[in-house]
Amino acid sequence: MRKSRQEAAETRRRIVEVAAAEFRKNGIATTGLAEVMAAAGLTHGGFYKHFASKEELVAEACLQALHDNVGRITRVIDKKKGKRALKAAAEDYLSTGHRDGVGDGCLFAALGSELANSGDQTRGAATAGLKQVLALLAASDDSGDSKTAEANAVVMWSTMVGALTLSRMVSDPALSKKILKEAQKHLAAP
Amino acid sequence: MRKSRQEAAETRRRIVEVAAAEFRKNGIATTGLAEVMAAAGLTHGGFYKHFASKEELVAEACLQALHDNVGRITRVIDKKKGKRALKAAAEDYLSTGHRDGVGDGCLFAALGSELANSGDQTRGAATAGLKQVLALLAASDDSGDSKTAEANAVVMWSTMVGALTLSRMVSDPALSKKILKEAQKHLAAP
DNA sequence: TGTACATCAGTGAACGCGCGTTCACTGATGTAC
DNA sequence: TGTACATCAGTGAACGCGCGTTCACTGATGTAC
Repeated sequence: MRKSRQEAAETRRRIVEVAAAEFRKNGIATTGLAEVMAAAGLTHGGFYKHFASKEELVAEACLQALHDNVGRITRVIDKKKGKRALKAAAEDYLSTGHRDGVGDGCLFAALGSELANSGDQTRGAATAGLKQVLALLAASDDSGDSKTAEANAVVMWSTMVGALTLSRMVSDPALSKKILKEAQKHLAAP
Repeated sequence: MRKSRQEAAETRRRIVEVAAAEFRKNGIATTGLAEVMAAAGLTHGGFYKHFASKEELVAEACLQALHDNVGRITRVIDKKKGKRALKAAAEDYLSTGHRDGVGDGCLFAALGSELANSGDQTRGAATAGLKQVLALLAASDDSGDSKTAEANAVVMWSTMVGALTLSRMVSDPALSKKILKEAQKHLAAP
């Protein structure tokens, strides 16, 4: 039954990847380890050959999600320059595709309230990830000095996270779409 | 052991009130019924004399929380007029007091991600509550026509919910405060 | 108004269930000679 | 290079525990006469 070291490492990587998606889709507390392991094509018993506890997996999965989030923003931003890059980032973030793709979407919007009650390691990872995102957005803002660029980034990101969270919460499809659209319009304006 | 109808109604009301606070503080999935009942000064066995299921309590507790949220905003707004009322609402919402008082604070910020995965009744209540809040904010916006007032309300509320959520998630106190302050400044500007 | 009976809010023990975690076991992989 | 042994990734059963829910019971309240 033993797998080679390379296979084991690949298994571990797959568990983290699958967990990052499942946690975002269903919430951390409501996602069982057996569910994660099954989604990775394994039985639950082997979990502790890779992780010391569920909490350790949570922290790693969040780190992974944040890494992917930063990657996505970077990719979108790098295609344009200055304000147009920020507009593109907002349009991608506030798309219906992102709203409906929680599993590989923004960690903050998917687990915002749950992260606030998480352990130190997870919250630390979230904080570091947020700083990265803010730095990315501020770097693309060439309209003023770096202090105001930072301030603008904080406000812009708050608006984006809030709008996406609300658009997912609401059961009225028209209102959901309106939230995304109005936030998009607002962030596209000077 | 039997209590009078009046006492029983009061007990039920207290359970909903306590649940509304506990759910916001600890999350819905992570809060047990025994915990809620104990906080209401009761044993868990009597729960089903008042509610058919946990889900029913969740829906009622959210309704209660939303009612209180709308009340708080109304109270703050009614002291001022127009843009100054909106500024006051944002200042109250984005205060450190609100950030640290999750238990009787905004339901959307406290349970945003969990509400998105909740049952129809709860999501319906959240949607109705959101519409009330947006109507309140739009009614205080006398700077343009009602269409743009509505649009402004959506964006303003998204920024507020996002900023509060992020400020609670972050483990760096300076960043947490900065998020609130920058969002406040932004919403106070024309 | 007083009495007899039905009701039912609240208690505390118990239920089945799924959770995170542990463990004995398997057998292919890695290591030592 | 080949052989013997140690390692350990993955399995599947089992653990204790807390959860939502049910239930028999109590005794004060409500109702009917």
